[in-house]
Amino acid sequence: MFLCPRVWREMENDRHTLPLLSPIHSPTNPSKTLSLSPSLPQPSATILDSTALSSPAPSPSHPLSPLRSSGGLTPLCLSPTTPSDQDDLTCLNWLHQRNLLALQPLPKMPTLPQLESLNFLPTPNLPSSPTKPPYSFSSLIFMAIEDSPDKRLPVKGIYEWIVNNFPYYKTAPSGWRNSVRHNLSLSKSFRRIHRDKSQSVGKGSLWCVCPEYRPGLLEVLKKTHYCHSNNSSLLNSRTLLEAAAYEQTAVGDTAEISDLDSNNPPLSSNPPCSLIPDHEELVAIESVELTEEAHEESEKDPLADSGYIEFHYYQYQQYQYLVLPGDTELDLETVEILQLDAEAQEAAGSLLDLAGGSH
DNA sequence: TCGATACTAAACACGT
DNA sequence: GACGTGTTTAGTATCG
Repeated sequence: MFLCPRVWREMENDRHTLPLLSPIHSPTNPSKTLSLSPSLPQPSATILDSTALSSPAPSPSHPLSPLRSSGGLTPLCLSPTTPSDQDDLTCLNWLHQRNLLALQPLPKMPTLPQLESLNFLPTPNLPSSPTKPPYSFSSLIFMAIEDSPDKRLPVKGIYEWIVNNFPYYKTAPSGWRNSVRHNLSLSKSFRRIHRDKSQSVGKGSLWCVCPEYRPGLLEVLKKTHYCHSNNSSLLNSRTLLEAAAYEQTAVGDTAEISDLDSNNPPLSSNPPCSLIPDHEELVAIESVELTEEAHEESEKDPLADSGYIEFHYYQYQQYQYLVLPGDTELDLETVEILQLDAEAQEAAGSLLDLAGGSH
């Protein structure tokens, strides 16, 4: 079972110099359960730029680093936010922070590893030369696009992302680029977006992930990760979870996204889709409806059958809240691990460890 | 064995 | 014309 954050906030501040979220209190009553109100600041996510990812790895004794997990490390990052980091819930920095890209079990997972070192962290057991990642090109493209701020990338951007994150492709024969283009064209999971001519720079179009295919892509990613990692705790990675969260949100907009722009007729067999709505917009909509539709949503939750526990995370002023299923909202200092299964307890424990809370 | 899926290579068209 | 991009086809490999 995975702990699945519907809304997970990411902070661009240096996590390693944080006061570790402590103290974290409810604005009113630390132990009081609250209901998420639309009047409260709504959760949002952050796009971490590369500088944010260059923070040094925390020491093993750092509360943000060693995560309580029997199966391995499950770094879940909680840290204060700044207004500027409330940009994007869908950022896949989880891929890096949770080391999804690195399939080998990591002795100590840096919270914010540098992109280029992610795939080949200097672990003694690894060969010096990069090995081909087990991910399919579809997965690579998916991750690349999801990791982009606007959730759309030109082909060149996809190339760059892959090269930056999988050094294997730095030295690999260039045929893989053909495979990327082949996948983009052939796969229904990806849609071409017309570039605005007025701001068109460079060749080609932008590519995005079709939300209706996002669950499938995510599932493939999960399976790949499952098959290639003997450290199941890595699957607690916020990256996957966040993608799942975004998936839930985005799926609801399938119809809208499927509506082709009448001004931009389809191209060939792979028509460009209209742009994905800003995720903040989606989040806002979702959040407003959260309270009313909590139960209903859980019923139609595409992840409901997948063993996920959905939780929401948001920040109000200096306080950070974890909203558990059923709108039971707890602040991170007083939250207790409930009767969850072992893995969920691990994840929740990791969360609390990261939050610096005690339980 | 068979089908599905993915990878690779190649060719071609088109735009910059 | 070179190069990048996008599409299509074909062959091969892997896996369940």
